[in-house]
Amino acid sequence: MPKASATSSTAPLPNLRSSVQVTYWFMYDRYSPGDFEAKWRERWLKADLFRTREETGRPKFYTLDFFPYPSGAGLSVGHCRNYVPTDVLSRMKYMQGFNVLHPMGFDAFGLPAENEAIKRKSHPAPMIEKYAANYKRQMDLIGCGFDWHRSFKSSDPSYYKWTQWIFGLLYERGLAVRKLAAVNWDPVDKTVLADEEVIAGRAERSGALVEKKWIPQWYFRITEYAQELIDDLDTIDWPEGIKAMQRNWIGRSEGCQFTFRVVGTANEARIDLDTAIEHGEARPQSNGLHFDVFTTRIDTIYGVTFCVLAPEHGIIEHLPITAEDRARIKEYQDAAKSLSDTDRTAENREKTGVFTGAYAHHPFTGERIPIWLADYVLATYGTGAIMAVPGHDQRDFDFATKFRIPIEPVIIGPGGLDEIRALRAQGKAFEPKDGTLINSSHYDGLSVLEAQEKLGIRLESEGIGERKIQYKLRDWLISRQRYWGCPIPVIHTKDGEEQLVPLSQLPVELPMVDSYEPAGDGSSPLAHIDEFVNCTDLDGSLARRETDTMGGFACSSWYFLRFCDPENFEAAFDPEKIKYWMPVDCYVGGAEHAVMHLLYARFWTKVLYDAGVVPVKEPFQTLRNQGQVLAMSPYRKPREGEVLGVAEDGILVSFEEAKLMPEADLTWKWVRMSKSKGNVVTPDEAVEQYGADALRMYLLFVAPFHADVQWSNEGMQGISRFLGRIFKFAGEVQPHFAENWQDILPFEELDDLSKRIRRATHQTIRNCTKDLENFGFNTYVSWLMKFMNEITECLELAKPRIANERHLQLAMSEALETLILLVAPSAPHSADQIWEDLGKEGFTYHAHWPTHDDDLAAEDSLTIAVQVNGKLRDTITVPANTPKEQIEAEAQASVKVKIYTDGKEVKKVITVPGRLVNIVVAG
RNA sequence: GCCCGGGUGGCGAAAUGGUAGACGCAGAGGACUUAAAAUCCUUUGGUAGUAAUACCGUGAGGGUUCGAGUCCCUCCCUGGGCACCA
Repeated sequence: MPKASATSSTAPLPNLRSSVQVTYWFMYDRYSPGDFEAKWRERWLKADLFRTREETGRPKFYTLDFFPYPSGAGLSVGHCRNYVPTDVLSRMKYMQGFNVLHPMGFDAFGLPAENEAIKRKSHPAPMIEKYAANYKRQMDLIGCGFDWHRSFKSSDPSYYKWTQWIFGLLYERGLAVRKLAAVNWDPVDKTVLADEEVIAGRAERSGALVEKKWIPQWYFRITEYAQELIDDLDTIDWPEGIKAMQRNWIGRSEGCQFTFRVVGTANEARIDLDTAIEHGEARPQSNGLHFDVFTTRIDTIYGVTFCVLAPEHGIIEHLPITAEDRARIKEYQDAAKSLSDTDRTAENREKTGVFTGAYAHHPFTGERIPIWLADYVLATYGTGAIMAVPGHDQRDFDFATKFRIPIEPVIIGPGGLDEIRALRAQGKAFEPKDGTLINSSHYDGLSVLEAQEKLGIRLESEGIGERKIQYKLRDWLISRQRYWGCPIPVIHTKDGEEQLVPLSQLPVELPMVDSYEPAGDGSSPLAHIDEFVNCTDLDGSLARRETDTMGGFACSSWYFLRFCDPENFEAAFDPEKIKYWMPVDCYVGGAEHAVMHLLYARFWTKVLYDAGVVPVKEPFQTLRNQGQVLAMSPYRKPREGEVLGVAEDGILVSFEEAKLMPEADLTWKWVRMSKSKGNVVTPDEAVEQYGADALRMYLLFVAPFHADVQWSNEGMQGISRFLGRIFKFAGEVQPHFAENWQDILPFEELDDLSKRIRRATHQTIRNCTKDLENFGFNTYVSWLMKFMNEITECLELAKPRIANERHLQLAMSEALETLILLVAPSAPHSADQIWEDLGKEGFTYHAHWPTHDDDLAAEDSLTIAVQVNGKLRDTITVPANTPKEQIEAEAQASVKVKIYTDGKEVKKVITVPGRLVNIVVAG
């Protein structure tokens, strides 16, 4: 760390009014943040600078960062790319006169902490405590102004008491229910695994083949809110990409659901329904078995040549089929059972399936349609059964091709049947969004849309089915068979009834234990702990406590509400405080939470709104996503016998392993920083070398906010140099600094240089403010740099006269003070240091954000581009208020322009005010 | 396969349909210094030219326009997300 030649803390205060000295008392010979940054952080802490204020007369501004999970690897520069911009924005908003709420807490529950605790045989709570404390230290180190009075961890009983209360609220509204679900089961460890712990169908730890096990699980019925969750996206200011992802995730589709009746055995006679109806006959009876299908393409119903049931479909065991068929089916079902969802849904996988031996009755043609089983149809989506139209659906096409099932085209496009044949030769189905129906009885010739309309009506009028809206969205599985989570506040009475634990008995606290060994039957480690499990029900009878805990997404679905009133022991929050602070004005985090967290938080807010507990339907008015910070990680080629996962082309190795391997065997890839990748760069080192302010500004400047960054420390040097120049500039202006420049600067009497200084000042205020408000952090920094370049040049020009010329002193004082305040949000330590060195009282945080004057910012001359036929040929400079006609005349008079226009007919002249003149000539 | 982003100098990038490359990094040359560091100044898209200047240039190809990095169509490459979702 370079040493400063002098520092303000040791130098005596000069007499500001009389000092015109050659050596500047607070000028460093190089930028030396180590000498003052820590001092300012202590002062901010002592002054309780960032405590949230709720003063009347100031509008509110609520800035929020995604709730971080405190990892043992520490805060990475990737996190900083989230927190620094929001800190900058919060600081500016405060200076602009807002009451700012900018809190920080920790999403402490979760799998990594529990697994680490098991490995180390120590409780996760103190471990998380330590990690969170380190995060806080690092956030303080980079100068983030969080209000730590409002901080909490989701694992604090005082917090999760209310998470449990909200669970109860959902339960009472019928939105928390228990139903059977398949979980990943490790038969060796006898434990339930998270998806993340299953690698290519095997348990990450034990290596055992993962099985499916059906156990009762708690769900939140988010599907009840599917439509609202789509509709209200229109009311919020989020990136369109994120909105689109949510819409797709919820996946509304309009279509028809209708019934296929199962028609006995292969010998049963064909019945033509169309004929039957024409003769006024009732629909023929079947054996009473039926199943429903959903389709968005009812227009293709005449192209149905088979049906497919998911292997788990409930009707299968009742099908009227032979024992032989049943044996084949059983075999296929078993095979499907052993497959993980990943395997079953793998790309380009060859279709598998088995014919059941049973047939369904086509509701319109009366034809017998063979019923197949195939695992590409999932029991969990829709009705678990489909009508297959191999002519117009690629998956059905692949299946039909493999099993030699007829493929019938029922829609043609402009290319007619030839187009379809050509595609078929390439193994492709014709999947048109629009077209004309053929082979479809009296619907032939209709367009897709017309047919959908008519066929939908027909289904309904004949009582076969209905038009229906279907969503892809599934209910939210909340149960975890894990220790380190928020306990679900339910007890099971000896009669098998569920009872909600009343508020008076909340929180249901996690017991402190030493062992988290799995229970062996798929239930949580909590099931081992008698004093937790044994309890009494509301009548005082012996009962058993629910031992599942909630997944972490529950805890992060309402923390933004708690921040509004974190110390409330009587309630989750005071509605008045929520009314004041909500919604969050600016929510910032990575795009990786586009769907899950952001959808769940919206869902809880809507439920709380419907319960009359919060006054907003949407929690986050504005959302912005910062780009990822990438770092290098080493990958090696797979060894013999090793299988790579889908879309992987190498195997991650640790940095230690990589050192021992020849470079040729390694591939270095830019990947997201994470503990598991071992490539986390913490801010500590950068702060040590360049200081917190330089790191902050570099993070803002390095790339546009939303863009990914490949991390390197190069470039921080440039920011460090820039901050040094500000100090130097301030040191040179300081002897001429006029505290009262605002009152007495005579605008009209300015000379050209003073005008130039003031113009640059006011343009910079305008540009910086606008860019900060629009998340243009990188251009905000470049405006500051440009301003610095301009006023440094002005200062050089002013040097011979500034000691004697008042207007120059005043203009330069305004420029300096403005510079400090504009820099303050991003480089607060440096700004406060210079502020103090100038003899100013207090902190820049308490100063007012500068506002600009349009008249002062206006240029008095303009550079106009002159084009001939759209090609730049000259530029001319004219006074700002030159009339259009005169600009055009001057443009045409230009010698350079005449070369291209002489002797040619001017067809028209296009003038863009303040920008350019384009002369269009013939030939 | 589907969905959402990106492709601009050696590098990070800027640019309400209006002078492409602002601002910075890195490089080159210079000043200061015994020297180095630091700092400051000059310079840097490509090609041709001593120069003025000309031509070419924003992944490729078309289109709209007086004018396209920006809008439209087709394609290529690339990052991220996903539940083969009917």
